[in-house]
Amino acid sequence: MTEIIEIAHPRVHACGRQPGENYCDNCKVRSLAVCAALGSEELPELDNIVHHTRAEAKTTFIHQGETAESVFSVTEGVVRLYKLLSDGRRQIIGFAMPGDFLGLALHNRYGFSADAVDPVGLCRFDRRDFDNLITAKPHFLRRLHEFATHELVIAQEQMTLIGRRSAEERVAAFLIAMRERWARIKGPSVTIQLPMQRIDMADYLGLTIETVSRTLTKLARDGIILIVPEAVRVLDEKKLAAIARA
Amino acid sequence: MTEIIEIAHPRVHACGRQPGENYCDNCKVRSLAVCAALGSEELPELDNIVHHTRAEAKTTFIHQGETAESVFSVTEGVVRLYKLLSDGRRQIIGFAMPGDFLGLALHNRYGFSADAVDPVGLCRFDRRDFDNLITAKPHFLRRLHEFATHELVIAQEQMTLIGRRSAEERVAAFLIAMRERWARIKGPSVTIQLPMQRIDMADYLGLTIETVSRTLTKLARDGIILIVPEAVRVLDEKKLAAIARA
DNA sequence: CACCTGATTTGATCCAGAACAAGGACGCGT
DNA sequence: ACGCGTCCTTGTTCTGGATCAAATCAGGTG
Repeated sequence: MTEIIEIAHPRVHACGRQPGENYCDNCKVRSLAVCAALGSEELPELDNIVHHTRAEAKTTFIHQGETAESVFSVTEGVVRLYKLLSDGRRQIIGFAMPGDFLGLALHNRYGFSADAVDPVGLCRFDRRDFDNLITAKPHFLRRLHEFATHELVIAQEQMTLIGRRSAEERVAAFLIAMRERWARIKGPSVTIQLPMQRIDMADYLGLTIETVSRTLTKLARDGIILIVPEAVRVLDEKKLAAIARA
Repeated sequence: MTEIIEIAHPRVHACGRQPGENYCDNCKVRSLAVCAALGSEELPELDNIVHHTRAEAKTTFIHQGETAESVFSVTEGVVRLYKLLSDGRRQIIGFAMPGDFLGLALHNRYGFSADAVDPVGLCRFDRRDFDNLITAKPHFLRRLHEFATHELVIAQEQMTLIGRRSAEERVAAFLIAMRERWARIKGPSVTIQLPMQRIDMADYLGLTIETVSRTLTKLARDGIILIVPEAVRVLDEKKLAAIARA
């Protein structure tokens, strides 16, 4: 059922270094996200229980309702998290990008599904191991709690976006949010990468694919953005921010 | 600016007992919520830093954007939490009821406002004290983290409700959710107390007051509920659940 | 009681965005 | 190059819920 490809955790890294030492370039890239999220002091402990894995584009690696056996951290690529209604309606509850955790809720079952938008690199932790680590290292729990409450703040903002704002406001706010997220990962840029499809944006923003498309076209027509494949270029930062502003 | 009435924390309870001993009826009622949320073992520590307060109906005791100096726990009554847009549009992000915490996010500023729907009893904790307690008692942090992730799950469900479901589904789901919450607090009942106004339900569900009113009327016309002042009575549990079901 | 004020319901119209429909545009395999 | 499938855009129509407008109702209060 699971389409993810497990990569045996290298007890000794390809570069010859032991876990806990400075990482080789390849491993550093993979662990960067976790590192950034947790602070380097936890890395050695994490290193003992992490399993590096990948998920190819479009594969589902968390299934809503299934027993939550793993906690994930994204190191590369973009993941969409979503809830499905029985009749097929879908709500994307978030996009996870490098540095983000999935499955933080210490519940028995996953409350959402997750799949890879593009090829994704993941750190997988066994639930049990993760739980032990949390219990042993309160500092770690604290970080996790901060992360969870931040997620909560985001979720509350998204509620406001979906519940009370127009299609144009939603799209503009989404673009700006994506821009800021990429900026934290790879530095500022006027080009906003949008690896997900229109339908994903629609299901995230509580709109239809047609409305998303039309709204982007309108923003482009107004000279605010330029639509390019897999991305948009911001032409008029001020105007875009003005539309998105609460 | 703050309209809440601070009640000096009784070093010796009215009944003559010391803090940490079993509580007198009055105090027990007040502390019940915290107790239920955290487990009785933390009570003694909490007791040293808690300030019992009240907020009269309609008063605001958390202001979005202000420095977060307190953490609250509701012991009595209902609180609405909301975000305001600059043009006055409002999204209610949740209702807090006895046993619920407010201001968990360990952020500098409140991300929402909160006011009392009806007369509310609160336990207020100084941010600094609360923080110290968390640091000293990992078990306590763990409880809090569980609470926060549960909130996150609720928020994600609410996103789905607002983003992808019809007015009738939203109202039905709201009624069932309120029923379950009251059931945990005061036991099961076919009467669902709704102390908040129609406009609060509307702002919670991403609808207008008229749509909420019409939808309730329709449910009543269909013999599913009976509308009574400040509440609704459930007449056809099956049908209501069928509408609310995802 | 008569009056006022705020909440709720009900009615009539409107409109943003959904739904339906039809082309493009692009990539991929043959 | 051609056909095919997927995604995206654009055009048209439709509708659920918003908006505008009045009643109705429920508490106060003098």
